[in-house]
Amino acid sequence: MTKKADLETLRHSASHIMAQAVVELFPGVKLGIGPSIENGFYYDFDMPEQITSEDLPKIEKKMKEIIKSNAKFEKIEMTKEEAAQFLEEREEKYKIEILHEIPDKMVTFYKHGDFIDLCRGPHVRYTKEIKAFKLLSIAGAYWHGIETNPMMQRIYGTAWASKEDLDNYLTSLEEAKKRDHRKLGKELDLFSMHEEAGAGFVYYHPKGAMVRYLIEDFMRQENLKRGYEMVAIPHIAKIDLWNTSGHTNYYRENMYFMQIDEQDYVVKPMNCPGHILIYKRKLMSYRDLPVRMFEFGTVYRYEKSGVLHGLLRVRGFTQDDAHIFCRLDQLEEEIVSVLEFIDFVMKTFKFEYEVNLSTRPEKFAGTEENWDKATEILKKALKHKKMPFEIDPGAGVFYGPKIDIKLKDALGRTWQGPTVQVDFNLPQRFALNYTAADGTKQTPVMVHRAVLGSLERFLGALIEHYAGAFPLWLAPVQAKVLPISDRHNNYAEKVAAELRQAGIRVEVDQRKEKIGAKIRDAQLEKIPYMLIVGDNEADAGQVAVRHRSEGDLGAEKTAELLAKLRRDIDSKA
RNA sequence: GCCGCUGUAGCUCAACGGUAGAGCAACUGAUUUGUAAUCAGUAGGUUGGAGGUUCAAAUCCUCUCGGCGGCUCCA
Repeated sequence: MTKKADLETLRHSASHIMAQAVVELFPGVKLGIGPSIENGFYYDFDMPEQITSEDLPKIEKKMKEIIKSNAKFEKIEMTKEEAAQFLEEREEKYKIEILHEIPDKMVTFYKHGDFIDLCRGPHVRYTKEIKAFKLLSIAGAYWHGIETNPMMQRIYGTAWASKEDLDNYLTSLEEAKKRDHRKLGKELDLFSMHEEAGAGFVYYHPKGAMVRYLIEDFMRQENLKRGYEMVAIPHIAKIDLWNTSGHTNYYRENMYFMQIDEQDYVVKPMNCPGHILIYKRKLMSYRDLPVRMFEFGTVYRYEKSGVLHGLLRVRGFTQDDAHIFCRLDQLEEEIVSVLEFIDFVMKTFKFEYEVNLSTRPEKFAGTEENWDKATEILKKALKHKKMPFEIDPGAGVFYGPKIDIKLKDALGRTWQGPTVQVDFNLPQRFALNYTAADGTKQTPVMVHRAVLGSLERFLGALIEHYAGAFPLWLAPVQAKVLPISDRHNNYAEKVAAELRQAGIRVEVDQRKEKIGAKIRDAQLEKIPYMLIVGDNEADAGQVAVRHRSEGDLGAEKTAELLAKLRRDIDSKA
């Protein structure tokens, strides 16, 4: 028996029971859809009155009554005509719409107690089998997810096979809440957003900026090691550039426009056209390829106000962006080495990941033939790297297919991360070329790739992944020296200076507080090492080492500690 | 953008038509302290902004700017 399918059945049945409860409590409700989803279920209702979270306990109570009544789930078959008539009588207009979309002649309804709903099933046999559920939230949702359709009221719930599973899930929700990067970002003084400066724009505080700098520095080194060259480009360019690239056609709704000297300019939403101009500065030979350009490129994209979310969805962000210009015969190898790079970086940050291959969308540039060719090469590269992947049909960008990688964090949640995109289109639009061995002009292929994606989003994911307790190499403050009393301040400064000299990021807590308070505050700041110094340490030239998670580690010479820190930092443990 | 909720001191929250309050943080003083909060005092707010209703608005209404949960979209 497959446990997953059982849970889906259970959750779907729970959604039916919720629908019954809602119908009974709120007359005049029209039913939308009520599927099971990851970890739970929802049901969409079109109803005359607005429900609030205060109604949830009432609905839950009604559901419990229904469950207790232990009604049997019965399957009822009807022809489409019978079903249509049945639904017409009940004026279930959304259900009628669904009915019309079903190709089969016969359709099924499921009935329990007085409640009957058009449904494919399957369901549990009796309502009593729903042993552990909880309603979680209410939200608006367009019918069929289309903006011009009516807004339904959606109720989300969760259901599990046992009370224990439910409690575990609720606990993990709590844990996720504690790790929320917006909360930790404030508590750890990493970044902020400002109403007066605009939504979706991030201000990095010294500590947040330090983490970002450390990530950038690491990535800079790794890119250089792999044959990328650094470039830098302006943030605005005349609209002509974006007409040539096609962005004014395909990406218009995400772009910011401005005027300078009566000329139209665009704030860059992508870095590729800039890198292309650099490619075009001189004649390229086949011997020059591949050309790999890398930069931390800041881009600005208009996003609907309702979708902005902490660091994960913003209007201005910086990508660790690179463009590889190569010959077609070099493409697969380049993709393979990018995949290798990605794997290395993800391991460094201790992320697991999943791979998706996104194919041609409806709105696309270039020829179908080129799209197919590119998609094949991506597939081959993935197979070569033995990376399991799933195909996401129609999810490619307008200029080419892409490999998207989803990170899995410490709680098993997924985050959009690295992306690799093949592009036959831009090289043509910009008439890029190189001189082949036979002297003819050939068009290069372009690969867009970002390993971290956006630094903002990646930092958000990292904060939640580590719950704010950055590993030593990324910690904005790696050690804090805590003098027992203020007569130890001098020695504390001496220790700090010695560590700082060796490149350790260290602070001294000279406040007139008891050692317990200093430790508590350092713990809350999630600083990896607390170095306590009093008479004993000052006399012996030592520090009493306390680690944020391992506790008291005893006293040792500053030089010994330093060597240990160095080792951990270098290995990025 | 749309639906719902929400915005009070640096932070976390209270006051729910009748003169805006607490804890923490900050500042001052005392304490000189050994592994997660020493004590006392001081200062701090045109209640996000603009209009309106009312004798009276943090509280009710309208608009606006943010935030939160979704829809949709994406790095």
